Amino acid sequence: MHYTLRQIEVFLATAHFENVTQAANSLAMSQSAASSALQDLEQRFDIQLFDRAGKRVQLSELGKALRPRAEALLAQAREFEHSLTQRTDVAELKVGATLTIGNYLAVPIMAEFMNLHPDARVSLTVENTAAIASRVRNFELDIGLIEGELQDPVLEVIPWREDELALFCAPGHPLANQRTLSDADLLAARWVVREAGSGTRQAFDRAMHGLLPDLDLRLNLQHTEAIKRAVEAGLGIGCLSAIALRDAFARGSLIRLEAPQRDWTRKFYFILHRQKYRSAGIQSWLTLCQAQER
Amino acid sequence: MHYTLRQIEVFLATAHFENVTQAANSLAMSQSAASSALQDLEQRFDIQLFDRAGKRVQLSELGKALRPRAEALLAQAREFEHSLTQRTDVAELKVGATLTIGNYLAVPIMAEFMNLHPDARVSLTVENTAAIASRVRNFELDIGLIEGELQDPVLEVIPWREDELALFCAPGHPLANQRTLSDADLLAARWVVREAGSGTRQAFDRAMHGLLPDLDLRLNLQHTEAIKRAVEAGLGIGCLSAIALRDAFARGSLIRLEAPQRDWTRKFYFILHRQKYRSAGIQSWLTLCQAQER
DNA sequence: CTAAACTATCTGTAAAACAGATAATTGGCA
DNA sequence: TGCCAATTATCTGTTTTACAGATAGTTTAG
Repeated sequence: MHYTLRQIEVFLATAHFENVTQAANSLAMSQSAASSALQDLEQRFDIQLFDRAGKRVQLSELGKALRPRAEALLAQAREFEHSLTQRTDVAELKVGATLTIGNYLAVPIMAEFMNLHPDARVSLTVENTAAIASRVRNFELDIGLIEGELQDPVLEVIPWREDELALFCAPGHPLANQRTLSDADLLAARWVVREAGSGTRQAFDRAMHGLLPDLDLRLNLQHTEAIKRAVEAGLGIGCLSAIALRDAFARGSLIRLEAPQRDWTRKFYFILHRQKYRSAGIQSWLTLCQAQER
Repeated sequence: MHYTLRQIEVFLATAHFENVTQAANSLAMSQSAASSALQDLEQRFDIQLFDRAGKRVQLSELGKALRPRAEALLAQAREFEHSLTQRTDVAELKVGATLTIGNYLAVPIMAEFMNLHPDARVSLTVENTAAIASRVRNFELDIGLIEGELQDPVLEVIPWREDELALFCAPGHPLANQRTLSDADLLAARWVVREAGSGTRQAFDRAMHGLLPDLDLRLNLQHTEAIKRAVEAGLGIGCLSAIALRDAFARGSLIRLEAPQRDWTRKFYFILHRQKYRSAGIQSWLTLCQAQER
């Protein structure tokens, strides 16, 4: 390798301040050192990162083009340093999950896992599918549990379990006695649904294919509990994962509706980094979840 | 930064060979230098990357856990060095496209672009959506033209133009006179389609939602031309982007079929790296494509 | 026109990277 | 079992690099 991470630091700091002195200061080094570090980098590759006019130092076109790549590189280098510094506890497991999975499926599995490994430390991050995929890709998470489909050459996507969306309304709702809904009913109803971009909403959109532009999506909410309460309050009919509704159905606080002409199934997936080392903790988690599935 | 890319090189080479001497050789340095580089790295962070037993050097658990991250880092560092070395020509534009787009839409735009910028060098890579997204993410491509939807926090996804899938058969096919197909016809037909994983197939699957498990997908082919020829030969009915079939329909070598009860539209998208510097070439390409759209 | 701010360069020093030699350990093989 | 070849860590000296401090030359602001 013909350059140093330090040189990249100097390059980026200088690009940021457009001022070598300040850049040097921010890196706790002398101005002369920063200056020569820059020049060294430029000479080595025979490139010009900055346009110099007297005391002004300004990013050149090439510098501008290179900067984002350098930022990305340095970010990864910092990440790596972090993982060097921080004792990467063998018994630490970082799990990421989407909202629905995190609230209704991940927690019991985590409980069981911690039962099995009493001294393991487990963390759960709840974010949307894209963010979780990105974190797994950057080694920030060990395992991701997601709803949406995903294609990424770096990620291994393992089908985990089937899920089913359920339609529901309040007990006092006109449709509560009817139970089975036609497409016409779906179009006539007022809806309370998850926000666009969420996995549940994606699945809803797919199930509603063809009707979508004409649906009366009255309320978009980010949380399942909020949707349940809105539906309970009679604001409309809702659509959520069946597992999020089991208790409410059993209790009778919400009434399940059917629309068998449409496909309400979807899949949940694990995602793992293909290259990442599968620690004992990761292995154990996977087998645990496979067992759960049955 | 408290470590060097060189140290990472030594770490990875040693991990690869499990032998310091060979690692040193492969990096054109002395064994002693490699040995102390390793020790330096280990001491700096007070970690143990290798288990040493006499003359044996073996990756420790921690080393195993760190290795993939280090590989990723070094790969990115090499990429960066490459972009430093290679005069990143301002007038160079690297475009990636999926098969359908690459063959039927990208080439005329590229032609127009090169007309506008006679001394620009343009390259076109044809790959599937996931691979193109990955390359854009790694700054290997300036622009990606893709079919499938995509969510990625690092990528900007810009809707580009609508596309439409078309059903078609050979002139002599029994359905050729009927023209309009019911769902029952779709189920009864033998199909020649693109392979699973391709954007066209994804769109096909979505359009066929509900019927999918019962369809007679007789032939899966990777290339549009192959599908056209297979359908011409009477092997079944096909489904491809309408733009890929325009000539064949005009010529009468293939007959278009309708199934208006299903939604055959889909969208094409640009993808760009959010952080990447938008060179004049990239800007120009984008405005060109926006113009094309009208 | 001057002062302040800034950069590049020169010089010397401390630190680091490296090669070569050497000693110690070990695994393989006779 | 005993010896040799292989391999690693360490020691030593040298070269290279990184850096600070000082300085000269520019430039901008006032």
